[in-house]
Amino acid sequence: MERFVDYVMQFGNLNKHQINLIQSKATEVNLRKDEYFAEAGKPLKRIGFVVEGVFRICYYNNKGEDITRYFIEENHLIFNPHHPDEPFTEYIQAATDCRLITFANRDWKEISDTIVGWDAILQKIIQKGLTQKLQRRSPLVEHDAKTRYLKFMENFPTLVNRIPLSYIASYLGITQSSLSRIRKNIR
Amino acid sequence: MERFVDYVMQFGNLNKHQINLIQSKATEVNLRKDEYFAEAGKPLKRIGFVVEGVFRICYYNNKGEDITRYFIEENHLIFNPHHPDEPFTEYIQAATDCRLITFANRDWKEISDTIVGWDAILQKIIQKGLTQKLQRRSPLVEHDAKTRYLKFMENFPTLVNRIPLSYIASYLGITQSSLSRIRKNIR
DNA sequence: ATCACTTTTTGCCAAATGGCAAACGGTTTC
DNA sequence: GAAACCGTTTGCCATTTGGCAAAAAGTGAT
Repeated sequence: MERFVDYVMQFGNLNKHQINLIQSKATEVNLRKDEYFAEAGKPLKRIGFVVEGVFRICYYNNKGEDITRYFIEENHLIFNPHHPDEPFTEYIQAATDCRLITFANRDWKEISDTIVGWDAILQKIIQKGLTQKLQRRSPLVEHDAKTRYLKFMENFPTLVNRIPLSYIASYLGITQSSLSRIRKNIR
Repeated sequence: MERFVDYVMQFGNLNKHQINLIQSKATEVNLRKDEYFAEAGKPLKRIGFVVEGVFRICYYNNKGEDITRYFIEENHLIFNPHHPDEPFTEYIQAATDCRLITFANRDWKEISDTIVGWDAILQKIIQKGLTQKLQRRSPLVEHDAKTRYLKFMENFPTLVNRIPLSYIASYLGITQSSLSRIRKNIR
């Protein structure tokens, strides 16, 4: 729980009262590998902060292939910026066993309505998240498969041996077998 | 000039006084194809709003290849969010002849200090820009060359016949000759 | 119209990556 | 330990894309 408060306070200050309010609304949730935190077509039920584990955002294309679009690591927030009630178009799946701190949408809104400056904090979080995502994904376009994998290892050093190769491959836009061969050549 | 005011007012309201302030600080700038609006290593001299033309954001990799990272179309703002004085790491080059409305950094800051709500408007603009960029770039990763080009045409329908094929190719992470062959096969 | 210049297309071949299926290796279950 | 299961690696070959250079097409100036 402190982890979440620390996280938020990187982006703005909170006093004791405010921290208490947040704590009073928080619920711990545990998910096993492969369970979904959000499913395409349904609105996000809760806002979640990843304390332990890794999630992936994925979808299915028209060939039925399962494509990973992004990874969400420890100390990151899962939510649908500005559209709390709109359905997701993708799945958010636990790529490992995960522990989260979560908030019901209603409580989250109450926090936002009560804490002055909360929205500004969220703004910063959203913006930082978008920027990071862009910086990680965009360069993949211009590089070949091997370079992509090297970039992945730079960007997500803690993930390499924690999640299935197939997730990484589809994140990088290459096939499993290609990635396997690349891995072999690297070390 | 109205174009810029209209643009801003999509994101928040301005009264007459505020509009006048903005207008009093605006300067029109024209750039010829290939001229730079910003250069790597230098801070952005002015904030610019594209009235006519297309810019591209590009850089040079270690092989000396010129890579296009993004296009900036009409009715978009060119600035360095939150870091007005930091040097750019990339070039912003006119891909066609361009007409801009620009503001000196100092004046831009004055606008921001004077107009209540300006920063919130900027926030929205920044966020929308980031989101759009991400939505356009990210899907390229997972698709083959032909699909990338089709997506490019969806995302930038007005650019296809206005800018050199080589810019589009490097934006898509493929070679000029590949793109040329793809084009041939499409129609 | 001609020339110089730039951009695009094409041809040829090499290299990278994909598709598919089988083999391999590790883990869990009985 | 055997069997079933899952993820990864490998082999084989097809397809896509790249690299390079020449040809063709387009543009602008004289």
